[in-house]
Amino acid sequence: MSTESSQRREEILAAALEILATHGHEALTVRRVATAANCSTIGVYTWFGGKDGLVDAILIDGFTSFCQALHKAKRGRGPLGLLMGQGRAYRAWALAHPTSYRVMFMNVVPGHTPSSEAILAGTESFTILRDEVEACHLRGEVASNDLDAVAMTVWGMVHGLVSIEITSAYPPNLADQHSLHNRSFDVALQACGRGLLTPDHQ
Amino acid sequence: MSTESSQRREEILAAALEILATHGHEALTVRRVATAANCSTIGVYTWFGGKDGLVDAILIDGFTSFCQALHKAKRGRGPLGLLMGQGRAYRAWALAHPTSYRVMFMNVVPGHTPSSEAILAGTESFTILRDEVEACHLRGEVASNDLDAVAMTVWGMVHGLVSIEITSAYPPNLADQHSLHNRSFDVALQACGRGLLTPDHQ
DNA sequence: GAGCGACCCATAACGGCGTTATGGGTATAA
DNA sequence: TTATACCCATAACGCCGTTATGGGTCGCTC
Repeated sequence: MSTESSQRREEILAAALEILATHGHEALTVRRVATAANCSTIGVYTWFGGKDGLVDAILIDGFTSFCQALHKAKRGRGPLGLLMGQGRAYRAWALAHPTSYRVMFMNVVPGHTPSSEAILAGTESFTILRDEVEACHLRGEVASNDLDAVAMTVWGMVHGLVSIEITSAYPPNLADQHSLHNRSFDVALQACGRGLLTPDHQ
Repeated sequence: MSTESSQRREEILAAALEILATHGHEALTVRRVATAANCSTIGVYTWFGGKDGLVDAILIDGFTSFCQALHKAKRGRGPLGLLMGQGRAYRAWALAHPTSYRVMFMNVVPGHTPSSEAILAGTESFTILRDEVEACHLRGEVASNDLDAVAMTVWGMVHGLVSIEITSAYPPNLADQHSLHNRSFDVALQACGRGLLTPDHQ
């Protein structure tokens, strides 16, 4: 096995990503990935050590794309502007890659626990958020001094709404769920922002 | 099959709930449940129609307990007091029943889609929240007129933080995660509440 | 009491899953 | 030419959810 990525490895990973994107995590079986990549199941073991390693590679790939999206976020208006923009970029990425989001943030692959490398990749996305909270704090926009808690607040809010939107099991029978989720995200982001601001910036 | 619940049915459901609580959803296999209930796998099919039906029964049982907890929530201080109390009761129930919460709100059982009856039970918990938002609105405490969006905001916030806390994969290596989650929940609930209030009640 | 259905359930099997033991190729180096 | 890695296909193992088969056990009818 060469140290640089083998072509075979890339083919298997690409096949896995396509199956995940088009058929969801439940179709992500070793046999199916191997068939799609024109090799036997053993290829997944040769290049990824098994299904866990394959999912780790998917996680790292996903977090790389996700972090890029956060870095490209456009600043919103007013105080906490970039933070709010990152919140919108977060949701936009998740809605564009719902099956990846479920694997990355909702632990939907049975029996999988992310490797330390995958966890590191995931931590970077939190760091982006955490750094922006710190920047807002330095500008005197954030009331609380507990910056970890503030970052978790923003993350929790965004993640909660996005995961509900993606799962979309509850609440049922509401006309135009899409519109509701759009409105809810606006209301939530605005309320969260206002609630975190210092009195000076209200 | 009698119309009233059979004793055998109750035994199987109890065995399933215990396995779920003590070993998590990944241990929730038909064979294991049947063995714990002293019957063969066919019992699960006789009384629940299969694994899906068993999980539906678990969902209904869980939502019943969850709704009771929300109804018993203690009112917090100030405007939105009961709403904030329900938020705390929500988290308390989730932390006390994390494996059930994952099945109910995070769709972790592979291949399972809740029955209409289970969805109805889940909807009731959202209705409790929605009704309290409406009560707050009638008291003039809520700024927005989009009450569905306000209810989703509160639910999203609480669900997001709780699901992160239960999953607890990210962020890693932070000293005393428990303390962080406690602080984050306080900061978040306070910010969310303040952000939703009318200017009169600030 | 005899015969008959309806119902509950155990055994054993099927196909699919992740994983692995076995062994056959192939390519590079001595 | 031989040795030594490395890559990979076949076939199997033990799980999983599910089901076909058939054996019991009631209660009802004649």
